[in-house]
Amino acid sequence: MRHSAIRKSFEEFLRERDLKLTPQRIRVFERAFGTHEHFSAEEFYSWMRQEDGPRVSRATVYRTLALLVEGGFLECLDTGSGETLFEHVVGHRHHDHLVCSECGRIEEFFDEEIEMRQQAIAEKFGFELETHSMRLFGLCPSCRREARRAAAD
Amino acid sequence: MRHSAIRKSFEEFLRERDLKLTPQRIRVFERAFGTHEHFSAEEFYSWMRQEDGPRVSRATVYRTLALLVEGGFLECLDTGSGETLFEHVVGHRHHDHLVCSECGRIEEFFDEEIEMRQQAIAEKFGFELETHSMRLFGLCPSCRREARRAAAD
DNA sequence: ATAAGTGCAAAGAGTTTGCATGTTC
DNA sequence: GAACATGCAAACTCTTTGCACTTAT
Repeated sequence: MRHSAIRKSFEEFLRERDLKLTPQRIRVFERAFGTHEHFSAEEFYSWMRQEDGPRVSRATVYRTLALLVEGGFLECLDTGSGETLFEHVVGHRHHDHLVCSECGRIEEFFDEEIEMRQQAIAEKFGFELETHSMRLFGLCPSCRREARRAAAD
Repeated sequence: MRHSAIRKSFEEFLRERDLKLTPQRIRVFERAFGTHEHFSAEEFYSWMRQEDGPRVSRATVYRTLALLVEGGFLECLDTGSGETLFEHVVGHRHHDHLVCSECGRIEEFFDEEIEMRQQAIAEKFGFELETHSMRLFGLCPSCRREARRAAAD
């Protein structure tokens, strides 16, 4: 989906729910879709303070990010570090994450076979599968090298 | 592994690290292995207050649960609700979780094929896989029935 | 004796909320 | 102008920490 189409569907989403299109919501939306990074709410708020544009308070950042998740524009990705990370999902294919347990680096991957087995498992238990979260934790290539170097001393 | 053997390995673990076997640690250990439930630290602390035994403070609950995780006796399972859940893992085969997004009910499963693909994916990215967390979210059988009933009205 | 453990209360993250004020539709 | 949104600061939840005191080894 192109950016303009996503933006349209965001405006549509607001209209459907009788929510208003405010400068703050526009800015949060645009910024969230203007990055390919994963970000935390606090990080996002710091971008709001540093960059130009309509002032957006911390409360509005939290409220708007939650709204975007509800609307299915963003997804939460929780790395186990206490803070929730967000990433945009509309216009992107579903994927899961590899997280470096040392430096936090994140890689994305998708595996058709795993997706199918997940569906089969949910069915076996009588669950209606909605979403899933899969994170693989381990040492990324550079942290492995680092670890080997340290071990050699 | 039998309970007594796990208890022995816990005592061994403490000895190795020059940690002391205190009444608090014994009580936390026994209680954690005396349940098959998943529990949060706060929940666990409330058990400590309600049930009989040596007094254990909130700080000690947090410290000791973390210690048990380090020792590989417990594992964290983070359901995305903000609080960390624990479950004992020694004497239990590795498994992943199906979580009901409505009532929070948790089912455990294990899939050899998925485990193998995870390993393969990590290798493809040059990661040294340490652990993973996979949670499937959806409606459990009884919440599905509930939802259907509500929709029928 | 000594190193480690405990409880307490205070501090810290990250996140949510009540309320008065401001804005969109 | 009515309903909704925002900013602010205070509140909240979960978790961690500094410190004086206690205990296992």
